Amino acid sequence: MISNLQTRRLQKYRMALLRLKKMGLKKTFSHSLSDETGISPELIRKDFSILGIRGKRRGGYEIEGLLDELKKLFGRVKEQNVVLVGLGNIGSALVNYENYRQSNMHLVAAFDIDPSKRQRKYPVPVYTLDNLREVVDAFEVSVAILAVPEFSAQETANYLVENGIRGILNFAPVLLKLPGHVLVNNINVMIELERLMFHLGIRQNAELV
Amino acid sequence: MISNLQTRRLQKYRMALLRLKKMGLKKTFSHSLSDETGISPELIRKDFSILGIRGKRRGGYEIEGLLDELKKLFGRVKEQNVVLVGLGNIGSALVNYENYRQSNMHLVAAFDIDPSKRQRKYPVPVYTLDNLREVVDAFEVSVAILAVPEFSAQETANYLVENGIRGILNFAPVLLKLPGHVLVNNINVMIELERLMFHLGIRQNAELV
DNA sequence: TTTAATATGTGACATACGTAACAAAAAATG
DNA sequence: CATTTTTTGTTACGTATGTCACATATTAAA
Repeated sequence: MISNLQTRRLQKYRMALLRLKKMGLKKTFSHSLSDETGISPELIRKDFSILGIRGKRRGGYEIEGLLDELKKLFGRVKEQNVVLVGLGNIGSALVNYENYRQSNMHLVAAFDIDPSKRQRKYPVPVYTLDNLREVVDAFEVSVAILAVPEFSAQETANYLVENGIRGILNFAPVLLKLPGHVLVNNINVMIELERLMFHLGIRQNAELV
Repeated sequence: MISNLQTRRLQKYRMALLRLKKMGLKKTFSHSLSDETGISPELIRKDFSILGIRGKRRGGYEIEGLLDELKKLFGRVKEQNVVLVGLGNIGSALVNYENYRQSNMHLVAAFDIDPSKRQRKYPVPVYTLDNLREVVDAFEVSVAILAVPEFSAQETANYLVENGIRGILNFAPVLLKLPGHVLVNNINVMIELERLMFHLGIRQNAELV
């Protein structure tokens, strides 16, 4: 099995490889990828080895071949449809985000309770949550981006799950409590900033001051 | 030492505790926190134990006390100033974000190359990057949120580091290559969506189809 | 064609991490 | 006041994760 930690590393390799490819390179080495990603060359080789990806004993790895293998894991061949719920500050930013296609994803619809949001021009159709089930069924959506205010996040998340959503990318700054089969990935700016400061050693707390 | 994984757990505890507190509870148990966070009760007790936090053998833990201890680690007593670079879609959303204060952080300024951005009404002053050093020095800023387009991310990040920034919360979908002493935390919506789908088993790749 | 150089692939090892088991303390009960 | 119940605190253990060392393949050079 492929662990969460390993998955994250593989994603990092992919980003690094895309960068190297853009620079015009055709092949690379565990050593170079280590430079790019900060991951040790041995671990990189081991990761590739586990996936059955093989390089040449002196010639390194083919970038294109590596990307193909990783694409088999992450980049879906069939486009995956996702929906966005909540068109506040963050939601509006995400609806105009342009990198979906690059990852073979497609934002098919957005939802908001505020009817005025439906008037404005967005690059995807905007509905109320009443239409969720319909969209989920029609576009075979299993993942939603949740960008509603904190106070309604749990309630909305429940509703999403009731209507067939199995994965949630949660931007609301709360811990969602959902059935075990539902996967939640949290993106919380404050939490990230805090951890950044924590590891920088910025801890002017009561005792130290 | 306190590891990255443990740090993430502690942050999760804090979120859960805030929720329980809001519900009016005064004390809690490793078992209840496990319910909230999905982390095993044994590990929760161990984490607390390592931090020197002690409960009562049958009465559980005081929520307020726990939060105080965690605040000593994460919630800085002295407000920490951060800056935001890039006022595109995501940057504009983050400048209007309201949770900074809650984490004892303060967004002191935003930066953008586009002069028209400086005309619009934002809740913080907007400068060009020429003024960065000035702001960094005046407000003792060490962490920046980077929300510029992909093509200028690396260049901008370099500039930030040259001007005293030691930690970057990077929203640009690229792997930044920076000196070892600089800490980078990436937030990449596509990467998160991909991992979510990966773990959901959504892998309609060439072989399987 | 031999030798040297370089980079992979992998098995052994060390460390980190989380789980399980259980003793000790505190509260509730009879 | 003794006993039972509950929940913590900690030690021992097993698994996962990453590093180290080195044999092996490939290319370049002499």
